[in-house]
Amino acid sequence: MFRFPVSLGGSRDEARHDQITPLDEHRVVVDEVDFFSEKRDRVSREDINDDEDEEANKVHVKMENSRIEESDRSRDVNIGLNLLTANTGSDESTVDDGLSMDMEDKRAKIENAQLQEELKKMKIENQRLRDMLSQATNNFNSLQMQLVAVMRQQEQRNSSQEHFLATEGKAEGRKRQELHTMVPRQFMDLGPSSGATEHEAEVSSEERTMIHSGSPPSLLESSNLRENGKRLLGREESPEESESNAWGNPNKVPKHNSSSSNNNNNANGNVIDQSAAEATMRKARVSVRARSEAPMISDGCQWRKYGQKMAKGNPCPRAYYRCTMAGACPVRKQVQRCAEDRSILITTYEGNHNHPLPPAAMAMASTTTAAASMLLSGSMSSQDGLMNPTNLLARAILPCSSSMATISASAPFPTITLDLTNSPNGNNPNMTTNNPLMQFVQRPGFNPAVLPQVVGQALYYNQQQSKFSGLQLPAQPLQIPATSSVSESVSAASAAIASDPNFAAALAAAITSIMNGSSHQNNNTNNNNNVATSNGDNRQ
DNA sequence: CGTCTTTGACCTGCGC
DNA sequence: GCGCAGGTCAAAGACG
Repeated sequence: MFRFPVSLGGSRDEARHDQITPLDEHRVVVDEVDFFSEKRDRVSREDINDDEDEEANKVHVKMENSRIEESDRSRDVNIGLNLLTANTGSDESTVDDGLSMDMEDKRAKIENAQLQEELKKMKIENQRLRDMLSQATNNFNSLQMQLVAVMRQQEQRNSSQEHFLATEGKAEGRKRQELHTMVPRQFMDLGPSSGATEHEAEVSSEERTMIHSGSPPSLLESSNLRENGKRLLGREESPEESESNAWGNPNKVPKHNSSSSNNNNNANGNVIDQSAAEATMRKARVSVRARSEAPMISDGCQWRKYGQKMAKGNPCPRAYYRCTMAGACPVRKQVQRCAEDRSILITTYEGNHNHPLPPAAMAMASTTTAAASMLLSGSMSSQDGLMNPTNLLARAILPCSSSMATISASAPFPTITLDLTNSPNGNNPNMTTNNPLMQFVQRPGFNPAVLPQVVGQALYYNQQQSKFSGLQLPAQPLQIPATSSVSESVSAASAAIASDPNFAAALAAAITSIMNGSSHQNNNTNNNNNVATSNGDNRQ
């Protein structure tokens, strides 16, 4: 996919390169050309015939050059001119061989002047961005130092508490001790895709060593421990079990936390708040409501059904699935049809995958992670802060699509519901007229199964931009292989989202892009029947 | 035969 | 303490 235009440009450049190989400087030019052609290819993918974009892109190249070697500005500019002649001059040479050198020189000079002017502008902009970056870096560093200080204080408290517990009784002490180690781990679980993958955030690794105070097992190890503990201990139920299973026994956490808070941390209200917030984090759920006749929406993961229950107030049973892509993946999901409208499928996700994921699953993972992080960032400040206006993501989503993304603080655990169903009954007319996302949802051919990818990307990039939370999101969406057209669509969607401050508008653009991108290839999303066909593991 | 689904039993927490 | 509801386990059966 990528290579086609690159090779096009590359072939031309190589042909020219063969003619001018004696000059060393032109080797630099060739390198730049390779990079340039690839970049330009990306731009041309978005708008092939847009000359302005091409020009802007050329300016970008020169801007980067100027960053690297400001003294060689003139040469960099010449590079751009060479590129111009490389692309267009070849055609001219075949048509107008008799062009005078003066004309070419004049044109080159004009272009040169224009480009230098643009270069100046870009340098100014570059400087401004650098200032902003340095400012953000400073803020980040100061926040990190504060975090480190808080962690140290907490660690000291824990160590002093351990001494106290040693005298009180070992069993009870172990429980409390694990409570203190458990919460941060879950805290991290909601971070970069459980951190066991290679996309672990650099910051979190340092923090984790501090949090676990000692030689903490990797999350993968801990996951294995969980699984082993589960199988070995069975129902004997150790604290490890309650720690490990973020999904199960949801009521344990509040109880433990409340008791531990009351028993141990009364001296410090901050710790109470923190444990409550962290407990909240553990139970953060992302619920996706989508209209689908299929038993499950296709999210790219392999799931194994481990239970089914009749939920109160709903004639439709609730199915419980766990991720089977890795042996100890903690991610689980519930699937249930809406009682009022059985065509609506409610899928609730919890946890983060601790293994590499296929692109489609990455999208969903980023959805749940970003949405959960959105929840958590709001709940960090206070329990009532789920809708805290300081939550940038919430602010980004809710003002324009309050009926689409709702956050429930009244639930036993915070749940963000992404309502991807349009309302044919017109319960809320404003929803469809004012909400760009809903407009796209209503479009014929729209498939809710694609939406998690869109929302995930949108949430992810929105949060990447805002960086409002201390949680580090997984970099998964960035590593989606470029060979998939879905990933292309996602990339385009990402770019659209990243470039648009208005989340809903960006989301709409993203959906457009994905719909366009997937309409020709993504037959597996046709009315969600792909669940049984394209993804053979999603049985039911 | 291995894997997956089904389904009844069991566990846990919460409210009364 | 009891009942209810949510969640999980594990034996049994189905399926390829």
